[in-house]
Amino acid sequence: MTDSDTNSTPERKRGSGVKMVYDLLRDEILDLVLPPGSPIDEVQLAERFKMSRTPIREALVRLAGEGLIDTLPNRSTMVSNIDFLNMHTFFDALVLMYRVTTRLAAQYHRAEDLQVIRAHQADFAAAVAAQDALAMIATNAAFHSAIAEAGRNAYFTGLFNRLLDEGRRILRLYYQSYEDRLPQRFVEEHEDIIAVIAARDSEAADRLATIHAEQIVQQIQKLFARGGKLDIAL
Amino acid sequence: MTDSDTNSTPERKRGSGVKMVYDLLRDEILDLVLPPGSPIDEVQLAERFKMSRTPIREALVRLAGEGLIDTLPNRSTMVSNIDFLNMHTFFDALVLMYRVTTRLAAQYHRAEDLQVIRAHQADFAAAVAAQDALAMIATNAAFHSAIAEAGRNAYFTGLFNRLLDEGRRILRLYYQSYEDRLPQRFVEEHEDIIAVIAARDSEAADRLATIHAEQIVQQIQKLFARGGKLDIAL
DNA sequence: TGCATATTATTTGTCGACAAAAATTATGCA
DNA sequence: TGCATAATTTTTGTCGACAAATAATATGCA
Repeated sequence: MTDSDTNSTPERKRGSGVKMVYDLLRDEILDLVLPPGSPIDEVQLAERFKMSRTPIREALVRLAGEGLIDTLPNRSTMVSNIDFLNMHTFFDALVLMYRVTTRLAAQYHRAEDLQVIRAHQADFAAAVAAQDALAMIATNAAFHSAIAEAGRNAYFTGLFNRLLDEGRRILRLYYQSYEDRLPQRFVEEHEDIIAVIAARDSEAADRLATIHAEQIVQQIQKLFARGGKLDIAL
Repeated sequence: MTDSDTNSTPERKRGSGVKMVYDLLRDEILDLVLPPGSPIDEVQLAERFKMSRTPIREALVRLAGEGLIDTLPNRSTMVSNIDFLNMHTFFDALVLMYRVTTRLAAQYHRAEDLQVIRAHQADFAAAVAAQDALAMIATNAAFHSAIAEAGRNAYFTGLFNRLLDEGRRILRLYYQSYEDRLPQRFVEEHEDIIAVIAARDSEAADRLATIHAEQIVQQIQKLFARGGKLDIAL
């Protein structure tokens, strides 16, 4: 607390403040360090990062644009809630994006994409071997995000990444420090998915992605004990 | 230029400035009043709306979040370009969202949704009858957006509305004041789509939406004279 | 005491100003 | 003249301060 010297200490590049605050708040929200409903105090953040409220507010506007925080006009702003009532809409969107992005990856991927995908798969396998649930969530998301990138459709990757973020938040609710046996099966399924992508087999990619996605959904739904799966038999 | 009186003239509610600027800029971008590549000058906007740069910048941050403008750090900001090279990714996403939202509308719509949908269809029919191409684009988008809302999946409606916005921008390039005969067919197809939604026939909804969407895509693609339709035979 | 109103305090939205970064123009030297 | 460097202008990012809006607290009256 002893602010010893009075010289101006910028110590920070010009446009980097907003990105720093945005990235950190985003991580804290997705990791549930800031659980849903947590109040966001501009002044507090400003003195925490030793900058004025202006860049803080810009970061908050961005987060609000992605739906990660809710802003009441002239009132408080807080971390957005997870909508458990409409969870099925999340699952529907997630399954469909799993399918579409994997299918497109099989169609449009390049050689270098496969290397990236395999690297993420190695990370995921390592996380499973280490029984590190938090790392599993992160590396699994990175794996599927890389597949989506290989599909080269910015509209789908955009939605998919948002869904994976939201899924990260949901999964954190349950796998705080939890060991599980199921993931070994996921590792094998990932290998199969890589194989059909490499073989450019769109139909098989769609099929495997569907099974894979619905398994994940079912695993989460077991936690919620909710029925009513929506059958988008496309 | 003669700043006659010095009394403070707020004349405007506290949080309304950003929304006003955001809405107006958004419309001007989508209507191509501000064509792709147009420079956005904060100071100019500030004096145009008689407010400081702060609310202007907040509106710009939001628009950048939606990809409608591109911001170079410490450099200029301009209206984002339309990516003609990857136009097929737009079509893929558009067709899929047409299908999914129409299917979900058949499944989850309520009685009051149909009234809204039919009202938009009436507007569309009126625009076609009046040969008003610009109104056709707007009312057609509103019609399908209403269907998406009836499907009650915020993730899909979010992406779909963004796609419809982008489509509005693309179509404006060609239908500046253009008369066309095709739309009459669209009116009939819309009626058919309403019927199968009302009948809660998901499969038929999917089928009609696919045909409808691919027709629109083909019509646009004729203008581009590009081949290579991606077959997402789901 | 209980409730309505008034006062104070906190927080948000906006402003004008300044400084850093880049673009533009001017200057010097070969 | 041609080009590199320096000075100037323009534009953006950040800051501290103020005012509106709301929340919290205090006061008055039955």
